[in-house]
Amino acid sequence: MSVRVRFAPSPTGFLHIGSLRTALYNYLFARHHGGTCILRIEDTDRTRFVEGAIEEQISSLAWAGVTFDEGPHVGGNYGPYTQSERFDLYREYGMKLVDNGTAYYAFDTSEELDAMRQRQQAAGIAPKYDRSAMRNQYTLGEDETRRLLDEGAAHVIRLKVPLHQDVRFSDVIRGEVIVNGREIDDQILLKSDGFPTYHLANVVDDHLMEITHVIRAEEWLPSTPKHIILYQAFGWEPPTFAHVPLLLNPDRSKMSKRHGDVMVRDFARKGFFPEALVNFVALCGWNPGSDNEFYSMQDLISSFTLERVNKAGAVFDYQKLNWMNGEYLKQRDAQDLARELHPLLVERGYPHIEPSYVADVIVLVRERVAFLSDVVEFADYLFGDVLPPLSDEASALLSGNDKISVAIDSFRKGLVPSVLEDADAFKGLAQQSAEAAGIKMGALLKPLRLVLTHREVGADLFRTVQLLGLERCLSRLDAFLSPS
RNA sequence: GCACCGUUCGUCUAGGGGUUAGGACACCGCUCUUUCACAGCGGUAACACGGGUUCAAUUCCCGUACGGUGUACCA
Repeated sequence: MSVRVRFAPSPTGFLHIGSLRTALYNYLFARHHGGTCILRIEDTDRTRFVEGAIEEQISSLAWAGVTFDEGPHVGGNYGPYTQSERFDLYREYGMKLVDNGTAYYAFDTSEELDAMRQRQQAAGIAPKYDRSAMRNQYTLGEDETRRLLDEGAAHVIRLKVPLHQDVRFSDVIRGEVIVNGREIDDQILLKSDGFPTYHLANVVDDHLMEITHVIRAEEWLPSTPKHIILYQAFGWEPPTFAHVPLLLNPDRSKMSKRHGDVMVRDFARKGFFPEALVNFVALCGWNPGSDNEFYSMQDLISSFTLERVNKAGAVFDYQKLNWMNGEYLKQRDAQDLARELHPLLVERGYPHIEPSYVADVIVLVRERVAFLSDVVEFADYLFGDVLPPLSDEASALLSGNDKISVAIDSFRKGLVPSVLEDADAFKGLAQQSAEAAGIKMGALLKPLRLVLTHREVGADLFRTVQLLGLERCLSRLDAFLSPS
């Protein structure tokens, strides 16, 4: 039987980085096995629906390289893939359970339920629907239930959990899990508004869509026994479960904002390469057992297995992600990067942005930064002609010693095209100019860098001068030597 | 509270009955260097605790501690 997996987000907001990883694992598993990866939208909670969320999540996923074979945006033979469009189906299946005695009607108001929980809490027992004391099909009797239903009384349908039976299932990542039936709540399956809860919709859809492996976050582990009971109630074979560990904040709680970005689009906006983010996130909780840290999507697909997913949650290390992004910045093709950077340079209004020139600049400075956009900040003096004002310390350094002006003047006079051709010639000129002014070469280079770039740190000075070209160098030197 | 899940350097992890417990990020030092960085070299740093089983346990088992998740007419 061929593998079919699904990623099933709720359209309640932007795509979370943890969701990206869950989606990625589903995707990798499907591709690894030549199976099918499905996107299903779980929008059964109308109150939390956010306009545009579905589109945003799909595009974030696509940005990261996670695509689907079936889904609301691409179609497929198991649709519709949006639960709100499958409304009637859930009621139909819910009623089958009522008919076969594995689910029942309940009429309690939320106030009554709150009161029940308060009583239980006060008595020190676990909050759980009290089937024998609340207002439901069993306590009210068939006639009264019928009457209330005919009257149109608000009601829900609850799962009748077998009380004296252990529920067990085998999780690919966690092994055998056994839960006593008396611990499991009589979960609501159909809400009073007629919509299904996650539990019902999820099980029905996974079955109808012939999902073979449910790969989802660990937070679902505690409710999996309910799902197992549902499969049993329907007489269906449950899929294989794999609960992946959570992504964590530095304090080890479930990853959330407050500690940093958590939305995929935030990472995209910050300038992370999708390849770097995917690489990094894949390795949070999974490892193929090698020391290699770098994996393309293809590499991940060929080496991914659920068995090698870790059990423990992983703290999300932003610092290491930055490092990884920098590594991708160094490896990427400079021409491509120049193309990617182009819009930003245009936006800034820089004059020197000819693609092959930009590529040269990128090659020169990318060792020193982690983001492509940092190149703009780091090398603004290579793209623009208007330099930011010198710092006070820099001005003091340049004006504090006449010898520096003498040396720079000497350097300017010696700056001819051939010097730009040859690193040794450049060095020789600097040496000569320094000696002429009676200072060491090292004492000249820093002022020279300041005059040419208005920066104290930067890339190799010869290469910088070379990229600047004779004309720009001369005009910057002149601006220093004879300020207008 | 109850249920479930988890626990190897600060972090991500490899490993697995007998190892100098390996790698990466971060951090520190050295080298290179006109600066910063890169690179290279080196360093600090971990098997939560207690019992078993065993000739031998970080590795298997059981407890404990700690942490996380869940406990909704949310997913």
